[in-house]
Amino acid sequence: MNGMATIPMDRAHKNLGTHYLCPLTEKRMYRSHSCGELRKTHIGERITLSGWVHKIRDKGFVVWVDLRDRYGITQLVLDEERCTRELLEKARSLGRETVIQVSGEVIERTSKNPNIPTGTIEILVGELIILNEALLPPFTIDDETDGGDELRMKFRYLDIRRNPVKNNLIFRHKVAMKVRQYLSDQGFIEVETPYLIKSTPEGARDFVVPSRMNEGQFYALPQSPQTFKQLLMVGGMDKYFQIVKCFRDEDLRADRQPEFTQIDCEMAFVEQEDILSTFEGLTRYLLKELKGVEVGTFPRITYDEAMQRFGNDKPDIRFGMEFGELNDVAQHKDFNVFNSAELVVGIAIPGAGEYTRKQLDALVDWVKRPQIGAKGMVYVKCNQDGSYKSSVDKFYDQQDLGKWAMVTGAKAGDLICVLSGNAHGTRAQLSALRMEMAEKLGLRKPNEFAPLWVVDFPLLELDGDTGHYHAMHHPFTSPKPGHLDLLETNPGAVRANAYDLVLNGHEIGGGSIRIHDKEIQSVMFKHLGFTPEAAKAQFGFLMDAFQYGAPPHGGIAFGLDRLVAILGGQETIRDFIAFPKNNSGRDVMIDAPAPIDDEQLKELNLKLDV
RNA sequence: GGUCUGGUAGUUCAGUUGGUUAGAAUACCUGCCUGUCACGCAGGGGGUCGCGGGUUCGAGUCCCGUCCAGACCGCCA
Repeated sequence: MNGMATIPMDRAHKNLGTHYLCPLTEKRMYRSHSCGELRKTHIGERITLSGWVHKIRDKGFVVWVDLRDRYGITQLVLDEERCTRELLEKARSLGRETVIQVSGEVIERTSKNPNIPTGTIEILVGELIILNEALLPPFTIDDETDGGDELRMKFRYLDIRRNPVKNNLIFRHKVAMKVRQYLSDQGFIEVETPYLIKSTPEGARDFVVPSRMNEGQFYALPQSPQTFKQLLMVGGMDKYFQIVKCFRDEDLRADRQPEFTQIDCEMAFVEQEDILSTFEGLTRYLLKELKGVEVGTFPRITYDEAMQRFGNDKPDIRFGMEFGELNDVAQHKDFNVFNSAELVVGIAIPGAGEYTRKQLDALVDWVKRPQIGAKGMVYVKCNQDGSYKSSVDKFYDQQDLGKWAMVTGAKAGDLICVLSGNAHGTRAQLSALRMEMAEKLGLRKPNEFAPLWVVDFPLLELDGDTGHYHAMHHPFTSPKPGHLDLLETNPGAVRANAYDLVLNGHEIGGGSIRIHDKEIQSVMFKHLGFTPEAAKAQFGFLMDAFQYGAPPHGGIAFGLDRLVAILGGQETIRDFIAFPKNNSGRDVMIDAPAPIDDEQLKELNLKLDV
């Protein structure tokens, strides 16, 4: 339903010149129905509609106007026989996107249009009021618009009139409603946390906001409400959630915006298992309610396993092409490239065994692009007769290649692609190839959903530039039981009570069981390179709070924009955000960011050095 | 910070080894049209080829710089 009260028109229409008054309130009434709701059953009724002129078809003796609002399109009809000359001329001269109000009678169409819900009726117009003229829009307001992305963003308010964007925003609303409903039913309380907080050096760059009242000092916008939700746990708020904006001053991508929305959740007196089952329940509920898809228990794999099988900590498991490690079956011959490599690993690409030399060369070039960075690629064609033809036949015989096929699971007609080098980089390269080929082969079906949990993430990550460890998730993540001692001896091997929820190759949620012990938190800060003084300055409030009875707790945060986009079957989140930023973080519609005037700078005690 | 792709009519695009007056579709305007719904038909207007410089007899086309947009790498605890 459209949420508007429907008023019987015989009572509703009290024509006072060019205005209609509602019989109940005596106030002006713009419309009795929406443009999407009139059907055969309404034939004979006098109604009033308001909306935008979508299109005019002027046939001379008769003029049709498609009137559009958010609910649909209704055809208006005016002709020489049934309308005055003035009215017909007025309709004829309407420009696209003019806002009008019409009243008239619902009549049955002589020729019906089965393509739209209102296609059996039309409105014989008795009166037409122009509510507001409109400039000619720079692109057509159609599902398949002629407007490019840049124009659409500049005139986003027009873009939102189009069905694809409008429906995405409505879908987003539904997802948010279902999330609130589910979590509220489970006893979660939505609590708002502040946007003006304190900058922290860890993690992403902060957006900072100068404080006028506190000279020389700055707020930061939250990268996430992390510390506040933990304080809510200390505050006894047991089960918390919030659909909340977060801010990160980092470069953008198709699925990354500087301001984005999280479904932020935290629970007290829980272990990892409780969190996983609660939010697996939420995800399953969303898939069922919004997509009509039933998914079973989510698979769980460890981070190490994900890296080994897919070369990626957010694997798309809608298709196979799992990694086969070939060190044992490829490092016994004179092929030095493989012999000197830390890892030799391959995948079997289904049906690509028929590739021509040209296609194969293109594939090799693709992995050698700077963005992928492979030095080269070895391939093996698995012929239908069971024989193999490879780019390294000089070094390997049919028996060797047969073993490769076994390890990678290649069948006749497949193409085995093999990369080698250091383990980490090679896995990343092969993972990129796996995703590219799946995309090309149409294996990433937008209406298929394959969620999984990736668990046991490393606690720390080595920074290649500085040689220092930093928290992979965040500094409040607890190490796995028994792993605390490893912090001293082998920090890279420490695993955390941290988990990601992955859907179709995208991380849609991530969280951890937190540290609730002040001492352990101190140890963590020490290993992350904080002096006790720095830790106190940055997170003293949290450490202090932990001394007043912090319950064991943990949580998770979902990326709402991404979740909505993936459920909607798309990879780019921009069209699920009403007013997104462009590639360079600009809002091209309002033209932000922008300079501020000297007066404002002075008030903030800021001087620009440019 | 880097790699790649693009910028030509209101819009989406084409434009050959550098060569006459830069085209198409769509949108827009005018007229015609007895049931359209991607209406149809006829006619018309509409261009700083992103910007600056260079090469050349001659540049939308080649070169250099720059701005803008998009995808990706780095980055995103």
